[in-house]
Amino acid sequence: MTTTHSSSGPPARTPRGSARARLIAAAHQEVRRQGYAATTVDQICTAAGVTKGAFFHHFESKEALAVAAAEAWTERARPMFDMLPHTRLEDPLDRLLGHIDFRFSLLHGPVDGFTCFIGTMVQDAYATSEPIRLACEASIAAYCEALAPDIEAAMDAYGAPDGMTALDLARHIQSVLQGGFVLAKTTNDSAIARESVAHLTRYVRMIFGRT
Amino acid sequence: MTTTHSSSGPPARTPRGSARARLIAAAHQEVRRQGYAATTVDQICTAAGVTKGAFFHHFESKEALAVAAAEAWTERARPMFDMLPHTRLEDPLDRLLGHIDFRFSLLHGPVDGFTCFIGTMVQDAYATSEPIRLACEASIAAYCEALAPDIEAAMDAYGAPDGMTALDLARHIQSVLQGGFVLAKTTNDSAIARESVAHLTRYVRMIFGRT
DNA sequence: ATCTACATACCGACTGGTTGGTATGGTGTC
DNA sequence: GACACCATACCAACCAGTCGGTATGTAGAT
Repeated sequence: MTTTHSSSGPPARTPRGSARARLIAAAHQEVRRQGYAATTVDQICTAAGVTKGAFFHHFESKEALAVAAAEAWTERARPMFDMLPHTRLEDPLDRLLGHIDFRFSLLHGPVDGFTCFIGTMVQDAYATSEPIRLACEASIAAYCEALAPDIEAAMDAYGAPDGMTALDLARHIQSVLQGGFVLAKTTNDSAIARESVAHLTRYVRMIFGRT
Repeated sequence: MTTTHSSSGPPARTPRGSARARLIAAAHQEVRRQGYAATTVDQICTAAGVTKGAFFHHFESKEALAVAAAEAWTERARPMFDMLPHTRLEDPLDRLLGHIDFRFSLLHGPVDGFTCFIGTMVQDAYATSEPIRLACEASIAAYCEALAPDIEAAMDAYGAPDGMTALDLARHIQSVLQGGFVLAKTTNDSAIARESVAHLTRYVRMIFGRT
């Protein structure tokens, strides 16, 4: 309710000009819960509190919204790499472990609350929509590239197994997270994802010789 | 047209009594490519070479087929644990590493060829169908429980970090595989999944002190 | 062996509801 | 009053599921 209403004002009019952002946020929410194909345009509109007219004014198609939402998701993740306290630590390995700890700390509460929009969407869209797949690929790549510098620095400082690269390990971290999301969906519980990330933490510590 | 045809007989009639199995196999194929929601009953029927009449003769609903297909998938995986050469090895750690190597060896060729029916389906059905979610949970649990005895034996023989359990590690292995499938879908390439499993192999070796 | 009675397996046109997308009209802002 | 922004009404395509019917097998009585 943004406007004054004495009794239960019906439609709770949304501020003009915010429809695009609201639609993207609604897409994140709905797609994370149901996947891309199962989410209808009407559902997204209802969740966003706008009508179809607004939807197709801002986006050419459902697919176009998906691509825009993927880009927005990447932007949403950016603060993880420069705004959080652990990013100020001196030691690159501390920064890396701090990042994983942070991801671990997110794995609580209902499953819809921590799963990945990109990972969910790519599962049922990669074969049917190349634009969506490419947007998802770009988003994952951006995450891994943001993680790589600290890994690289840790490798320089502490050494690393032969044949391992920074991007390699970054992708493995992402892989464990995505796998944890999938398993959490099977049990409808976050514990199984935390377990897996705990193994990941142990692995990273062992690689760099930190007990 | 069930009768004899001289030139290119069109529909290639399927043997009577095989419809149920064909439908399940078709569901595995189609759902792995597109997810559950995006796959239509007609698509499954076409892929199976039967009609809708046959579909609803054997299954009460699309959801019922999904549950049956999940159970069939579990059965399909069973030979992995008792028919393969590495399962005859003496050392439990060798059996475990052999299993992971085997999973690694499957990660080649087109993405649809190696991804997991269960992991794909649970992503867009866990919130909308409790029966499907439960069937997926059971399938994953069965896999982990089949893997656990060798891990347990390896822990007894070689020791293991405090607080780690066999089921724990089994679930982590499954998690890395599922995560690899997701990442492979973003790049539409199997390499990224192999990378991640290579990290997993290194982790398991490090845990049990085998260099 | 043949006939009757019934069960199982399958076919494909049809239906009521849903979907992504469109056409058109209204409303606030510069 | 022009233009971006959004609402409402609508449509053709598509969807899961239904239904009347056919084809094939089979068990028992004669």
